[in-house]
Amino acid sequence: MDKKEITIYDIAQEAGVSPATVSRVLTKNAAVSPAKREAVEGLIRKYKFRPNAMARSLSDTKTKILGLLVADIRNPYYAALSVACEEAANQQGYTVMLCNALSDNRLEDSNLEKMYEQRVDAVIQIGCRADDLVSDSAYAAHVNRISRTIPFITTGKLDGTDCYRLNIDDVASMRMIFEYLTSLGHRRIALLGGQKKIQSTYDKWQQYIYLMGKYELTFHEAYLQEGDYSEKAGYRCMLELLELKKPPTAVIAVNDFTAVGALKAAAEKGVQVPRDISIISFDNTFLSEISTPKLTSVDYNYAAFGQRLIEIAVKAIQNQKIPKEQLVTPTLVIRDSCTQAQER
Amino acid sequence: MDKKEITIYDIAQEAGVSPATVSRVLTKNAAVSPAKREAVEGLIRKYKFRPNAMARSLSDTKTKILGLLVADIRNPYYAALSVACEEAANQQGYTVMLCNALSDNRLEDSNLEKMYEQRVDAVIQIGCRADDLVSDSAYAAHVNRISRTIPFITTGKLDGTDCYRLNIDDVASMRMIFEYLTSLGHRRIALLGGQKKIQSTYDKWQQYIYLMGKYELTFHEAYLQEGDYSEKAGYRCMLELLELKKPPTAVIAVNDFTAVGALKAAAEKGVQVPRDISIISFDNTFLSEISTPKLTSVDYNYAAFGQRLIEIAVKAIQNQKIPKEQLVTPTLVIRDSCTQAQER
DNA sequence: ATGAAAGCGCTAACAC
DNA sequence: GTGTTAGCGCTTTCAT
Repeated sequence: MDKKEITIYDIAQEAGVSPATVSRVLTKNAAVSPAKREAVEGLIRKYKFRPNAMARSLSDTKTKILGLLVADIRNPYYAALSVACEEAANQQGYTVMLCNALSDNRLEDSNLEKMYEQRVDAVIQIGCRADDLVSDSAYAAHVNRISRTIPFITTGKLDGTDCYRLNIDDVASMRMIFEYLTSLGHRRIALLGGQKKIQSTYDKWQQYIYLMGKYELTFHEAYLQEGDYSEKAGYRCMLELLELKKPPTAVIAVNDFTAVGALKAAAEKGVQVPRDISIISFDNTFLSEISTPKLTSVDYNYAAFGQRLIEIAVKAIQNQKIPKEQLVTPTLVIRDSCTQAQER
Repeated sequence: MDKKEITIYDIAQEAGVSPATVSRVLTKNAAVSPAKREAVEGLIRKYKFRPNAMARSLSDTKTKILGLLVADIRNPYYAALSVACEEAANQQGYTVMLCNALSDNRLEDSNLEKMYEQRVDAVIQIGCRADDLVSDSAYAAHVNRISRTIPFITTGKLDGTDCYRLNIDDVASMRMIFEYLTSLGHRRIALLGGQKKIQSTYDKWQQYIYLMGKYELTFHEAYLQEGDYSEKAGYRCMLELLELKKPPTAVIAVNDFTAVGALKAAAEKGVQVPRDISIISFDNTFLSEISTPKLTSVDYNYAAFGQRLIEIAVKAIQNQKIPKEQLVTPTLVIRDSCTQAQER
């Protein structure tokens, strides 16, 4: 717990070279004669020397750290995407600094400050206030202040700001779902959970209504059950749906949590899924896989999603020209929660 | 995306004071006359100046960063504990640097290196190789090399190393479970999932066997179903148990995932939980809350657990004297998955 | 209370 | 190729 840190000066001295030479073998940015290189490398191994990242960053003004601000890592969706980002970042030689917003605006702000103090090379924001349909202007200002200095990437909306956006194509998801459900003969389709004030949910609602029309299905106000994103909300909304005189034959849950809640409500009411009612969800987290029955769910290919996020960040850091807005195309993973519509 | 960074020199100049004075108002480590302090603070606000954390760390050799190495943040147990740590760390003025080991030893090692390069003030390790019953000696050496310089805290075993341990009291958990189950009249109790090579599981097994004796229950080899920690394993092991001529009336699942798998197996076999068989689990993650039925589970009070971890780290950093080994006492959260044993 | 100056450990011109 | 030197932005003696 003491033992002073070894530096490039120590290495240089013992190797009989200058600190610059040691630095050169460390960064590989310049040629060094094989003899000296080996001498230095030997000592590095001998002392298990690791350069001080602080000093390095201070000197070259690049930290090789990417700030990752997520809503709540305890949510499997964010966890999946975060890990994907961490892996992709590692591959590109970057480290991730992960912070949770936890629905606390002050925390979110202070974490943003922290990232800035840490001089991260870019910040990637997933979830949090960036998802709001109407962006808080004070927040937008905060983001803009940061995005003037470093690239800012979001999976949300954040309008009024100058940042890169990589959004899930919710419209395409909904289209896919309708194609699938109608192909199974469903005509009474409900949409469960989510809040209109969240951009992605808003888009889903719009598209849901549009598609109901397009497929000539009769739109029922009661089939649109607003809730939040929790299992509890899914449970509650599903009960409402089941109590309707004409309950839907298929329900689209806004995420896996609400789908699990819906499953619980159905089980309690003696309604079998998928025999009596089909359920389909968004996100395809591990919950889809472990629920009973397993959920048919919209997947975003987290590995690729994370990679693209990191790729945008890295290119932006390098000042490469990249589009400000991009989409990730979802995919439908078919499991056991949907089946042919039954006449009832 | 350009705009040069503002520094304490800029602030000092405009305020007509020396950089040292600006530093003093920043750190609050020394007295500054009210007039100058206000002038400086005004400019800090005006420019929204944030000191460069790299420079600061370089200078005072404290980064105020805690390295958090976890097995896999996608696992709700680790997610819960990590968030608790992050919150506690924030409260103490520390930032957390979170890395996943992902069951990849090379990744784990390189993440440890990364933390060292980043000169974190301490590393806290949760899960990963630290959990192994018999610690890998090369790994122990690696840890020791680090723990000579900075405090190392683990929730695992890691013997042969000099680090602080905060372990869950698995023996107490098991005792609690037995008290509860036997009070419900259960005498045929199985233990499902987990691998003996993992310390905490090994301890659970030992205690299980001991308690079977103590309560004068007949120990059945087949009631000890080794598996891993996945839902799949829980499912498979539960099927085995249900096929026994004398199946258990209660099963203790090693964690929530295996319990969920067991639930699924039971449902499939038409065995009702808890009417026909009781299930109890460890970890009390959100899965216990959303499963059907809700699981009775052993809880660790994540908030307090995380706080203690951080507290140990912080005290160790300050060279305060603290015990090398401590325990966290679990608690039983009773929900709907256990009931009175039925004669069958 | 305040300023000057040294130094934290490294990188990157700049000479040779 | 290699060494010398000047920072990177901050904190902290040490004087005053």
